[in-house]
Amino acid sequence: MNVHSFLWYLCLFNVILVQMYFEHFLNEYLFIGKIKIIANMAQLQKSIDKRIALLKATLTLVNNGGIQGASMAKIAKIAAVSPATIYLFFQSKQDLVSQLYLTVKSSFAEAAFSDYDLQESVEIRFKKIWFNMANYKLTHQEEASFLSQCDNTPIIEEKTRQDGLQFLTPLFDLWMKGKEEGILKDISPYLMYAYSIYPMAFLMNMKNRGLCPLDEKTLEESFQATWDSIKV
Amino acid sequence: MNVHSFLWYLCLFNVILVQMYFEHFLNEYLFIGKIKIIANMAQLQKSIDKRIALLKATLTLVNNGGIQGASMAKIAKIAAVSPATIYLFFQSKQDLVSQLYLTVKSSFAEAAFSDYDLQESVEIRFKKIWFNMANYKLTHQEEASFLSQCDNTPIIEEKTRQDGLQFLTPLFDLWMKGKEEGILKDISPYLMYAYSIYPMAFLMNMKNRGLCPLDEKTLEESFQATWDSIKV
DNA sequence: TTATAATTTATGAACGTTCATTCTTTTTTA
DNA sequence: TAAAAAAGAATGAACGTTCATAAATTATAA
Repeated sequence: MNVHSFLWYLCLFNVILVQMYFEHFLNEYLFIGKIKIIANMAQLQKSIDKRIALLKATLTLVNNGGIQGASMAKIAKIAAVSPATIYLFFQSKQDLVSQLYLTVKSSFAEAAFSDYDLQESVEIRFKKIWFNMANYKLTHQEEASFLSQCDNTPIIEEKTRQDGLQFLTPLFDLWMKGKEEGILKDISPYLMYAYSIYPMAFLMNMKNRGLCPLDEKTLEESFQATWDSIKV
Repeated sequence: MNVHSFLWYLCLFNVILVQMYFEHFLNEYLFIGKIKIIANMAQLQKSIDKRIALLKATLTLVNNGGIQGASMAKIAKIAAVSPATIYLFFQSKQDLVSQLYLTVKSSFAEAAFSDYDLQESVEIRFKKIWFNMANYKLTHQEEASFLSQCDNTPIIEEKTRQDGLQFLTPLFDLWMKGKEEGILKDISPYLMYAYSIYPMAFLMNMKNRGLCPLDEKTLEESFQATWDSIKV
């Protein structure tokens, strides 16, 4: 279960909580049950907070010294818990990193497909997705760098990687539609990805090393190169 | 001093060696000196062999379990020397990896610019380089994977990375010429690299995972995408 | 040429850390 | 008071690196 699902459940619980708070003036008996619920809620919230803090700590540390640089001890310290506590939330370090991977990938995909209008043309829609992705990577540098590190580490299992790819389904669908319409080249999705999405990672890398600025002009040039490489 | 320089010196020494071998019938006194030289030569050769064995062992191990998976103990075992012996050739693990990086990058560049005809047009020359690189990565899978791992690890210092880039100078020169002639887009070399060279790494990655075959047709499509993205 | 001393080269064991993970105890909650 | 949650200390393994010593080579002496 990912962070977003958790937050959703939390919202629902909060609504119930408020309802029960007002009920409390009416029914003394129920009050006792409510107190328990409120306490449970606080517990649940604390659990959620801890889990998120652990994920966030891992993200930060991976960014600063790679995945092997993010030791369980350091993660625990930053999240202000004991190392042993991590194992109440995650089975192992691999599990922790995998869950973080899926969480971040999901939030990346969510950003990529926001304001996504199915009525628009393939080109417009693709451009929207592309710039959404670019903006996400620019504004969420830690997440972006983490994701590109995950592409090259054996700690992420093939299965997990496949699960992560699922989030990008709308993009693959769009590519198929583009091909059918004769707008996009009839080449494999791997080639499409290699030339339209993957280069971003390189440019972000260079930008983070201070070697290549990524201003608006460069971004436009980059999109142009992307489009030229995949359009018919 | 890299492996190639070493081999060059070795060749020169061998020539001297043969010359002296024939001299030995003529001059008894010199013979003693020659024996020494021959012994020294054998020593030198053994040193060179060990160094190469260590580099090769590192390459193999990095390929199998990442850079952190290539422990000094394992490297020593595969190269059939003591862990302590590694430190007679390399200052540290970082030094070992850096030297391997430069060695491999150099051999990659050598392959990239072989059969490189300065008389040809920019497009022909670029195509030559591109396919040279692709073939190198296909036939030297371990080296290619190692190089792409080096792009993302903090163990390689910025200085070393810059040194590695020097090997690709002819390509950057070609891009400049292409721009002057109005054949290539007037965009930064980083963009050029991101769209013409970097995608190869992704495709090799997918190929090695058995996800995307890289037959001749796919290669041609890939080059077409490359060229479309950078040509005016 | 041979015996021995000096020097270089290579080694295996050991060092001090750090790692992911677990175990026992303490604290918090119900 | 019982149960659950969290903590800190401890574990064994693995890491990069070093060190005292052993082996191999070279220099020197007779």
